[in-house]
Amino acid sequence: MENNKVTIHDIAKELNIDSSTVSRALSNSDRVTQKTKDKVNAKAFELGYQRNLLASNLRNNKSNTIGVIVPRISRHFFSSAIAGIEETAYDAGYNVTICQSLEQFDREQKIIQSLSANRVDGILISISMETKDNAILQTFKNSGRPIIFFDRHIDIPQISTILIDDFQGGFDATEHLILQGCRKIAHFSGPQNLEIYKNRFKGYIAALEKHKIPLNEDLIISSKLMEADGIENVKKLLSLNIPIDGIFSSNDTAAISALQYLKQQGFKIPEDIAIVGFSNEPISSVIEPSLTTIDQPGFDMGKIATNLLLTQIKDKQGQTEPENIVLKPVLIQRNSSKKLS
Amino acid sequence: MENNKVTIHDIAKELNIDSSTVSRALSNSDRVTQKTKDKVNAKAFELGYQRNLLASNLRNNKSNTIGVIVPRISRHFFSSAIAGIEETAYDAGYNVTICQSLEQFDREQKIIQSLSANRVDGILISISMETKDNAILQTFKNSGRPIIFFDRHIDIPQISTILIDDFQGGFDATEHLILQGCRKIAHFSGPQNLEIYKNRFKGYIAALEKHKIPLNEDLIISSKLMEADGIENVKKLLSLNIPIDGIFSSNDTAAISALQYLKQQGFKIPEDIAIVGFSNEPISSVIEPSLTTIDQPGFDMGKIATNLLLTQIKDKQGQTEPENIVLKPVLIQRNSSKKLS
DNA sequence: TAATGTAATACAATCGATTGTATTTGTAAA
DNA sequence: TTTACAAATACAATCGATTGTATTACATTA
Repeated sequence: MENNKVTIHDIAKELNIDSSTVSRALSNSDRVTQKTKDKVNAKAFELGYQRNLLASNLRNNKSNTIGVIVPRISRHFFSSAIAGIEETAYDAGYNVTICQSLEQFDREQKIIQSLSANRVDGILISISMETKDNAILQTFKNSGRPIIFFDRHIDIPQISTILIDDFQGGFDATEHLILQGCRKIAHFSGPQNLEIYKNRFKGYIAALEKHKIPLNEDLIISSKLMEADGIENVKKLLSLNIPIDGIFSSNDTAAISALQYLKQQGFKIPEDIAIVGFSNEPISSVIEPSLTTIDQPGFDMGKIATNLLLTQIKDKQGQTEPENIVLKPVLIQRNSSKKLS
Repeated sequence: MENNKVTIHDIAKELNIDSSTVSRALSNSDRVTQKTKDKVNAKAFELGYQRNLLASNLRNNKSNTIGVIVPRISRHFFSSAIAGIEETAYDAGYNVTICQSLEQFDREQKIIQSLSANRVDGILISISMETKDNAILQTFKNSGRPIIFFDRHIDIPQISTILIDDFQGGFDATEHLILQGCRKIAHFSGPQNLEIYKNRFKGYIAALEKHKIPLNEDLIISSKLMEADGIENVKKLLSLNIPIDGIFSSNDTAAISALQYLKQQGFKIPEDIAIVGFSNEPISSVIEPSLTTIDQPGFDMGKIATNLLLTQIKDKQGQTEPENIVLKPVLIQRNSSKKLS
């Protein structure tokens, strides 16, 4: 069992040259002759040398790694975003460390600390539902390393964001229901510390206003939008004895569990109650009836966010003005809302 | 904009003590008085000190990090396994670096190299469909750091594995179809370099043999089991003009696309053709008819794999005998296969 | 041949934390 | 007060790679 602890010093010793020359040869510096480079490379291969990135990163004071924090890697939107992030980062020679907060604030805090201690060069984050405080992010930023919010964010002026137009998405979803003939439209909203849910909610209100439909506060329910919440929300609505004919849910998870529960209770979807979700999870096209929803371009968002982050990393002065990029959401019309042909 | 580059030397200078004392104070060594520890901790807090893990890990020659490589983080089975891995690793004070190979061999190679260069203490891997060669894994192992295969593996005697009993799963799935009355059962298999697909296939054969059903080679199709493959496979089967009445697919993805395509073509599921998948992806319980499948205990697998890895990491001698743990699969009966009540 | 210049390589400090060994400090016993 | 000993802290080397500066080797020109 050979022990792969070959260092540049071992190579240097074997060749009777200095380790600094080995280092320069390996990084193809023009201060070393081709002949020496060839010898070094051959010996390095022979010994199975592998550069110790811990040492290298320590010396260079950078890790060539960016940290990514999302609530849950299994969500389609986030895994698409990660795909875009990885593609862009790898092309630029950066590594990516993926972490999930599982929607827990304290776990998110620990992750940021750990990424920071491991000296990542920057962070891309979509915050958890519990996140209100931003002290740790601020500390990280103060250490001279950039952060970018994508999708889920809190309002911090100095930090760049890349979002979709949640107001527009909420508006489109709601107006679509109205155009299908719905008049009593319920709304499932999420934690109000997250801008995305606030904005989807505002879109919902704006659509009602535009079509002169009175707002009924009872039809608006905030929750964490988990599977169980969709069912709970429906139960609450049914207990009100208000004959609702449409639901706009701020995510697909709650929309789908609501849809299943309503079907189970004998409601016809979309005839009795039309439903629109948000995010276009793959499951939404498979469920019957298929779920109308808002598509978020996760992959593109990941790519854009990464490019932005890499720009800020390369800009050593930290002088870049924060950017705020907004992408267009797209309404995907499926069967859960088709009242009219 | 303060610059968070506080080191133990800064603390030492401010307190007029040596950096070694600071280091020992911070790690609560009993070679330092409580009074000094208090002073150090207070100053560390005041300056916003954060231990540089690059330096610490370099010195200690370990990263306190384990690497996890899966084909795709968005697959439910893998994200469940990751949840189990993270829980166990965090409890033991280890960090986790998650990587996805996207089923590409060269990408997997690069990931292993990168993890190795970053000096992870061990690797948990579920290999890609393309992986045949194991030279890099061998090199990593030779560097004295353990590797454990979970679920997808190649046969290497010195490496521990944690798997489910794929033979049993394949057998149960197939026998279930037989007991429902199927006699012409097709099988969607995966790349034969992966033991899991070989073993599911063997289980299929064994079930047919037990029930004295002749094996028809034409009904066995190997593919990468992607969404498109499920449809392709069905088209091939239909073109044979053999009236099949059952399909056992080695994963849910192909089973689901096959199911959808067959429905679309006017077949009744399960009356005309019963279908059983493998993995119990969440989507399989939502599709109509819901998909009978084999559940793999991903979370438990992740926990067990991690415990095994941590044991081997702590065993500095590398003398632990490789273990091979096999978990029981569970048949989840749903509507896609219910011919009899 | 000696002077000059440059290409190639060696030396040594550094990144930040850790740890074995040496030194200082303080207290108790003689 | 001196000796002895232990407790507390300082010194210095180390992990492996990088890089500014110093030195050597060699070739060119006067």
